[in-house]
Amino acid sequence: MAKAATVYDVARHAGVSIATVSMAFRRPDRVKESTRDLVFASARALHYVPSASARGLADGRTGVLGLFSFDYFLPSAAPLEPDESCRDFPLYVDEIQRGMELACWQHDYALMIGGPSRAGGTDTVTDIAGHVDGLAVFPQTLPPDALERIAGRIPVVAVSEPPQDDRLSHITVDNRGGMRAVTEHLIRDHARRDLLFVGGLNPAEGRARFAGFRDALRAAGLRVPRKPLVPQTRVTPSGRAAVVLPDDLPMPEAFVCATDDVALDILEILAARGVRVPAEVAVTGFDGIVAGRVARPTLTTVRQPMVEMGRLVVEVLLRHIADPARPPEFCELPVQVVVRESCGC
Amino acid sequence: MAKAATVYDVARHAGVSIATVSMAFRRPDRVKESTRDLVFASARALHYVPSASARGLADGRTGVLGLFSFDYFLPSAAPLEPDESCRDFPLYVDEIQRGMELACWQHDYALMIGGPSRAGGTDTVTDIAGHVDGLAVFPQTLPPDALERIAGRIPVVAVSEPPQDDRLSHITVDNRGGMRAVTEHLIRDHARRDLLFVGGLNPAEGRARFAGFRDALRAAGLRVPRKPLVPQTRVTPSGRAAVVLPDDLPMPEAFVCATDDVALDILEILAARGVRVPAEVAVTGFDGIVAGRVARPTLTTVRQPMVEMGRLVVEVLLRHIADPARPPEFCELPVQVVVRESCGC
DNA sequence: TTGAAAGCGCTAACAT
DNA sequence: ATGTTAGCGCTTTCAA
Repeated sequence: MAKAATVYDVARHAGVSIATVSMAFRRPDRVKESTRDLVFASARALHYVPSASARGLADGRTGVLGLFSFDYFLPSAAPLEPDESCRDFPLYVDEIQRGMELACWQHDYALMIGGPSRAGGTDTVTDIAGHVDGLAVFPQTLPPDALERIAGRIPVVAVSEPPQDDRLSHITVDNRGGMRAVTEHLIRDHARRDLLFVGGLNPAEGRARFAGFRDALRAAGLRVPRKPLVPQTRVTPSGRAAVVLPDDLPMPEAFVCATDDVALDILEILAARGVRVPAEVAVTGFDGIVAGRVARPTLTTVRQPMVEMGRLVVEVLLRHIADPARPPEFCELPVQVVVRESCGC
Repeated sequence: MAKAATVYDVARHAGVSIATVSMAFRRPDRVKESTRDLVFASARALHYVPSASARGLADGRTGVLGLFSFDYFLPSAAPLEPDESCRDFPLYVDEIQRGMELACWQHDYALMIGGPSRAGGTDTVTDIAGHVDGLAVFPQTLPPDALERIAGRIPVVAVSEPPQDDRLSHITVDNRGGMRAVTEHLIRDHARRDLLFVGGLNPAEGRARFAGFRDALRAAGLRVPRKPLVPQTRVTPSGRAAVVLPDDLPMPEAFVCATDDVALDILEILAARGVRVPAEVAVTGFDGIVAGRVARPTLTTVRQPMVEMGRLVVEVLLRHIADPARPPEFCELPVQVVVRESCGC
């Protein structure tokens, strides 16, 4: 590979100054046509590819947005078997990512995706931040102070985390209302009264969902539990953390799960134990990932508008790039109960 | 947003030189511990995030790999309806992308994804090229001369295109052998003799697959067609190009499709016409995308190791980054016939 | 162990 | 319409 050509090479080859070369690319209309053609010809002849680093340095913007993602699988996990279903369907993060991709392209931005690398999250996210004009993160995965720091330099939006008193913009959905809605569906339309909420409270989303669950029980005059069932997990051969249920767990009339992932695991456990869903027990999820549509029985859930969220993330970022003084934004998007088989419908 | 802190700010705040700041980050072991702590403290205090542009300019590498992707949907397409299945399952490009993501993270690289933006492909791909240390492309979507140019600056690998006499590395699969194998399965195990190959020859992959189809027919002593059926397409409401079949098409005993996409469309058409698969006619695909597992009947196909390909892409790129003089590589990965319902099994 | 200084390739005033 | 030139923020010899 020959050493890469630079503006200087192109300028010399075309017999013009570097400013003209730069101008020819950036503002073609301000260069005489003949000169422009000359420049382009030289550029082509020399295989000139402008350095985005230099350009970014010079004009302070990169034209790239970033997403710090993560993976549900442990790094050392065995490769997936053919037809193994674990990671085949797009997950929550994948769909958000997809929305961002589409929106980025539409606005002539590129998307840079980073994830937990060997070095560890904090370094990596900082590294990505250095590359981009705006960054989206799933904050649960990162130390808040690192985010604050980055937010001091470029706009940052936190996905799926309720607004905090930080400098980040936040985009979430109506977790509480959505969970209340499915729960009420179970109570009202399926006459289930003994409901068990399964899932941790750790991401703030979990808390909101549990709150919605309690709202529904309270409104129905049912006993309101103080705590959810926080299930243990085991690591599957392919590296995923799967839910396990105590053997002696008394069967409720419905498992109301904090996420589709949990619900899907529970569906599997129940199938293995020969418990019929929804005949003996109903199961609901939350998120609306694709796998729930394919599960048997199909999973009743609350759908987040994930692709829309991804698009919105990009729009918020672009607004803040255009006007850095703009204060952080907080958006809460509506969700939608998706009634399928597992609730008894 | 306060103006971003730079090395200079950190240096001043810590009372050291910018060289020391830089060193503290890049080679911590070569800086006295007390100094280093001082620098880090200042950096944190000032919300310092190193500029990747400046770093990239200075040391000639960015730590980013690029992928120029594309989308099957037309830009102006209506938003997908809830539960509309078109783009819900990961497609070929998505799975390759996923493999690249994982491999990038593993090697402490970030992945930059670009796609056709309003500006048009060539500009965009050049732009991305300027940002990264190595680039992967689906070449069908891009003018070859743009790729040649880029390949003069950074390593480029073309995915799913047979080796050419260019400066690109190429990663493909055994399209011909794979197609021959499914076709033989149809002939040998299902006694189908009147087979119709559906799909264009345009990407070189299509040609190889058609060749494999012909191989199988020839070996079986059947009549070998000169041309495939190149179906017309229509644009669906959501913007996808879907195959259409002539109303008067005589039914073969099997549709051997060049891709899963085509096969899935045909499955749908046949269902609409009340033709039973596989009882009346068999259908096979090629690629092994997830949607084929979920279709009814489930789709017999030839699986490409897509995630593996993505990983391999990254490895090839890194090899060439490490040694720019290295000549282009050509890899052909094996494929695997995945027998499901649509062939009659 | 640390500092001074010379770039890296490009953009955008400003000058011509 | 085009050229001159001063940075942009960082890395990296080379000196001290």
